[in-house]
Amino acid sequence: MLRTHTCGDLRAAHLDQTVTLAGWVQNRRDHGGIIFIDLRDRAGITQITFDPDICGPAVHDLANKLRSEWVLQISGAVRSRGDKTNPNLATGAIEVFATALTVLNKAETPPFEIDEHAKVGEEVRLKYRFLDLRRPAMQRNLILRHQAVKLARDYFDANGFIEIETPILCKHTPGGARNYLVPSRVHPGSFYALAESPQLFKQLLMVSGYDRYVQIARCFRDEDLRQDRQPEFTQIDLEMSFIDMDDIMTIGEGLVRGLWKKLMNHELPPLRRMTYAEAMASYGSDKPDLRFAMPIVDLSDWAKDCGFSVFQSAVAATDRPSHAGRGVVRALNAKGANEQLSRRTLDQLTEFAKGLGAKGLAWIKVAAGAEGKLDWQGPAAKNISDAAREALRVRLDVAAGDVLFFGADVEKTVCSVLGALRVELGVNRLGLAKPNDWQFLWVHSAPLFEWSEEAQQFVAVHHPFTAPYAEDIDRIQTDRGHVRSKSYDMVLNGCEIGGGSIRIHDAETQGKVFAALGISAEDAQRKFGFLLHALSFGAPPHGGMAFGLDRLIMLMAGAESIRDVVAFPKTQRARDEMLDCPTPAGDRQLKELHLVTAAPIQAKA
RNA sequence: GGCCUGGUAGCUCAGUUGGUUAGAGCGCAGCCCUGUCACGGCUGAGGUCGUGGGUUCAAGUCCCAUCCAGGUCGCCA
Repeated sequence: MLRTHTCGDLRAAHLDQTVTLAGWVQNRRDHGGIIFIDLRDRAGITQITFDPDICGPAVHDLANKLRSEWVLQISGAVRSRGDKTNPNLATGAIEVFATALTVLNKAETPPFEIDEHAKVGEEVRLKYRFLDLRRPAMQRNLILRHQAVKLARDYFDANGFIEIETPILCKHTPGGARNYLVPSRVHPGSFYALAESPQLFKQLLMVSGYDRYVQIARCFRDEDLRQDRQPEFTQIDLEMSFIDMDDIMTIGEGLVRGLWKKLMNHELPPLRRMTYAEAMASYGSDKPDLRFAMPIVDLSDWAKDCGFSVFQSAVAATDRPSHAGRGVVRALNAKGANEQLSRRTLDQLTEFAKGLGAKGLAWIKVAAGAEGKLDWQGPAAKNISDAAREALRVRLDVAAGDVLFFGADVEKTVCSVLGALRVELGVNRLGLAKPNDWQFLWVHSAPLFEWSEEAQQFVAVHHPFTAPYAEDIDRIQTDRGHVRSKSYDMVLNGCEIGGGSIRIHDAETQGKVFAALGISAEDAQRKFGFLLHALSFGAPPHGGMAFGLDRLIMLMAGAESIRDVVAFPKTQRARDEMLDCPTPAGDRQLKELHLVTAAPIQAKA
């Protein structure tokens, strides 16, 4: 060992001991005679003092040459700092008076400073990720991630789960995310797909009788990146047999309760449960942010006679095909937001709504008027009759200072516009979401199918192996849009952090669902034959879920992006800035893989 | 693929209506300084204004194209 202690260990209890530390030069303060070095390792920072009277001229001369990020080994005695204690350091009560100094390695001047204060752009951080990861904030995030994974493994082990690895090289499955493909050398013209999730394997493991499976599983999806999406990401993936929805939810809930208790020092109440229908109606979203109220209220019946033709015509239209959704008028009340929402801001919000597919955004600013009456302001306000205003006042709990927003369109559009507006207002404009407020809930029983305008047919909301409610099975033939699925998503502060379903375990139901999705028996055999085959050999009732580990850690760490909780993430165009990857393959590699590329080879700059 | 924001010194940024030699803070280098802790003082070096084209007497600034980073919509069963 090159050290006796870490840079975070030493306290007053170690006074007068001779110790050896190793680490990086965080900072150097040279007073001409006495020199201070802050020595850093991942455990913390310790002040090293080079006093020429104690360390001697040779060591002092060397200390004079030290620079940021050099790697040192120092030995010396632990001394009290007396009244010079630094309250900002865990080791602030002591310092080490060096008597020996070894430079283990020199360092180039880093492109950015390795400390908490330095603001650095992501492009540079990613290029020098190995330096970025030296920063305490990143080290905290990765250590938190380690602790969470460790707790998860312990939790599932204690609950009888078995961790089983499944293939990453597997078969392309139609539908769902675009797969990364890997060409086969030994099978010319054929490709593996990188697993987008272990979904089918874990169902097969249930057929095999493993009963309770868990895996910290790497998944791959070739889709465009986001703040919370990387091309490779990690799921805490689980599956159970002989259970129903409630059992999975109990297990999933236990995991986050344990994580929050042990790592966030926060006791979670039992998770609230809400049906998908309720979430969409009241919050316009399948992942409502419950850190603030601002519910969406349906005013479709009110709109018929309100006097405002835009609203009246929105609910009057009856000639639409049923799957397009009915016309509705809904509203939300930004209580007391009048002062904060200027005319300019309202214009921005209107643009925001249009960007989400709204034709416009009707709003009403409510101010205190004469004689204790309310003064209704805004383009929509003047057309609304007095009686309708009074009804609005009651139904939206309107008081002076409120701002009302209306959506009038087909239900789907109104939900997505008002749902997004609600979050924009609550989180970004009005600051109603407080830090360290953890609003978990389950959103369950989503529809099994939804109409796809693009495909002009019903498609699976979740995936085609999701089980319908038994009492809804007949509707697969008669009322496809209203078949409820045994599905559940765990939502935290408006972010979907996990989800799953009970699976279909009998071939007959599976056949009905495939048929409803327009998948013929032959297609089903070709694409999922292995699964159907397995289901015919005594598949137990089963179901499961998966947590998005990266998102979970991002929220726990208070990070802005999952890139801050992934050691080596990719950029928005799925590049690795540090490796300069991907790169063109060589002719020899391509030949071995029986490939020719159609893309022009980019000349490297 | 669409829309939005950004790209100026190693880093973070400013740069007016297009006008003389493009600035600041931090970092870096040298010198000074024996109790600092994001030490302090003095001096100094450091620029293909992302790239290519255009307009103009004159472009960091205006126009077009393009690349990169980020956000967002589509997409992510």
